[in-house]
Amino acid sequence: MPYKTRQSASIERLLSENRDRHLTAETLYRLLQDAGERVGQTTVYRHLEKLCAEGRVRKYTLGDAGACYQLAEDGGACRAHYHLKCTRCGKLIHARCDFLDRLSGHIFAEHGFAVDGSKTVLYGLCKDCREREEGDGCSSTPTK
Amino acid sequence: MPYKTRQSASIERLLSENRDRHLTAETLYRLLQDAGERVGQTTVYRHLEKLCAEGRVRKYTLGDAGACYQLAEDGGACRAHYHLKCTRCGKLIHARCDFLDRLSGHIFAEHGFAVDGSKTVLYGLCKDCREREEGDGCSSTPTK
DNA sequence: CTAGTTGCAAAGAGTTTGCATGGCG
DNA sequence: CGCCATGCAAACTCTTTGCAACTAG
Repeated sequence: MPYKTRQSASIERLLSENRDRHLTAETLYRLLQDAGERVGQTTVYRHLEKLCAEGRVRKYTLGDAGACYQLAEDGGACRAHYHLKCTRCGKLIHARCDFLDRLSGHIFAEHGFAVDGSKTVLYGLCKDCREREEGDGCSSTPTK
Repeated sequence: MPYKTRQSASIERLLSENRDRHLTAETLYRLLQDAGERVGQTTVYRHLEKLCAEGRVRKYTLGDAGACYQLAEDGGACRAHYHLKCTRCGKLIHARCDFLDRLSGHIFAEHGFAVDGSKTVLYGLCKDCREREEGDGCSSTPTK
């Protein structure tokens, strides 16, 4: 039976306060330090691992840096939308709209493939970076 | 101006011979050794990195183990559709249809984000693997 | 008191870098 | 011959593990 400790409470509190963000293990660790909570990073990793196993936290392993974690909404809020990650500035956008809502259903129905929104990230350039990229002669400029 | 070396030729040859598979850096390294090609793993990493930057190779960083690499189909062909990668069996599906065609345009128009189809992969379970997964009580079953 | 929890330090895995040597052009 | 490429080993980053001290129940 798991014990209720100061550390686990701190970690869950911070995860809860940042349920709208993706946190790396290190970021979470630093937030704890900044908040004056003394929690070792080993403990952070161990709790994240456990919470993932329980399904209460989702783990994103996108890109080259470390994995990101985020509290899983009960209703699967982050499953209901897509993540757009800018390959230039690293910004992560949570995109949500009807069109995207239907995307999973479409792929499932037409292609027999069950997209896992929690693992999927659409890469590209965000508006700001795209404007900066313009005129560099690179072929990545959309034809449209 | 890049030189043409025995090593780069070996690496590109193996990537080409395995264009239907996704290879980790280590697997590629071992394949080279097994083929009697003397190529250091540093060189493997450096070439993969360069090829990725050139867009000739696609890098998949899914999950906890090492990244996987795969030769990108020539030029714009793979930009015109989406890639569905099964997280279970590793199969890569090239999905193409009207709905997906409109996806990029939609995201561009509505979200100001220019998706790069050559870098984007939708992760999930293919039909075969999904049937195998069923009944494991996992919450990953799509609501729909 | 007992068993789960913590955290430092060390180990590990995957990847990158420093630097002297090698080889293409 | 000049410059890029190579490869060994060491450095690095992120994460996990060993183990003794700690603490909730």
